[in-house]
Amino acid sequence: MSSGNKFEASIKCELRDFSRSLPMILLRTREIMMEKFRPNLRKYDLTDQQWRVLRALFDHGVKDLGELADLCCILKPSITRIIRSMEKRNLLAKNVDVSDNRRTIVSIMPRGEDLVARIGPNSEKIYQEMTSEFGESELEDLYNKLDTLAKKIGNRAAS
Amino acid sequence: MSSGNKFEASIKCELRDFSRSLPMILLRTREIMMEKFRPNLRKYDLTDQQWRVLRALFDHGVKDLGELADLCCILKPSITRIIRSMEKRNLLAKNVDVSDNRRTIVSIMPRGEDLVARIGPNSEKIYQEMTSEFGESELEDLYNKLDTLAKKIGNRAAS
DNA sequence: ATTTATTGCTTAACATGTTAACTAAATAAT
DNA sequence: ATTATTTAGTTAACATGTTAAGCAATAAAT
Repeated sequence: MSSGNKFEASIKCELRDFSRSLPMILLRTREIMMEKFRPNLRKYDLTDQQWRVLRALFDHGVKDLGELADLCCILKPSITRIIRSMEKRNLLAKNVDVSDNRRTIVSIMPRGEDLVARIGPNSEKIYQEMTSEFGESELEDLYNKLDTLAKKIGNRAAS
Repeated sequence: MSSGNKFEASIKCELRDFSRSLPMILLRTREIMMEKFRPNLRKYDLTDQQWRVLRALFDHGVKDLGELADLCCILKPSITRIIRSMEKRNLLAKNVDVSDNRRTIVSIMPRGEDLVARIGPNSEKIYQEMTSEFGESELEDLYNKLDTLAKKIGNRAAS
């Protein structure tokens, strides 16, 4: 195992324990939360990402592919595939933007709205349980701090 | 677009705006942070996950596959593939546990330690920049709250 | 001891993440 | 107007996420 040489030791003590880093706890926390929501999604054959797309369309109405990708934190090549498969299931519809033929406009279809109506209330219930467990104001506070952090970091030039 | 029927409206107002949900902000924040670290990893042909594995081995010494998966938040089928490819690059080594032949024990190799030595200090620098931007105590606070949340939610029965 | 779980890991199949290269449409520059 | 650049989206190739099924070694039950 570690040979215990001086070099390695000096590196080691300079590095923060990776499992205590913020990116790691963000990942862990999200995973633990999503574990609670997933059964509800899988019952209707939806992946996490497909659910995000449905919710985004439901909340924000018609969107083009790029906006959808940004809103849902999904890269464009993935959005392409996801939208294609959801279109086949008649959950949503694709149309070219008449004022800019490069753009693809996506809108939710009745079958998609149906899924939101079936899944949404249950997801909301689970969210409420978490809220009452952790405290409404604590969750608000957490959300706001993360939002602030994301904005501060996001607005800086890449290092 | 939305047909504006009563049913849809009633569902809509019961659902929290998905982009303000905690799972979403956790994802966004993590992505924004990782954007800063990735160039440093890609320079040495490491994915996020491969870096996590290296760091885990470097911090915690020898581990079996299951522990590694848990530590790194990676599912076992993925760990299998990741370890296999990293073994081919001589970043780590696999051995069967003599006291339990089901277990596979993984240890970091000199080439792997080398990568940690090259990448680690730069990553730490980036992390420090974020810390000084956002505040050390704020980050601590954030970490602790997320940790508490994860533990509270994680210890409850699945809903 | 033999059978019966259980555990640790792998494989397979498909969805998504990630990067680079590519196409077509729209803009900008000349 | 023509060319050059930029933008929106796609494709390809490979890595990882995710679920279910499978296998071999161990532990538990009888």
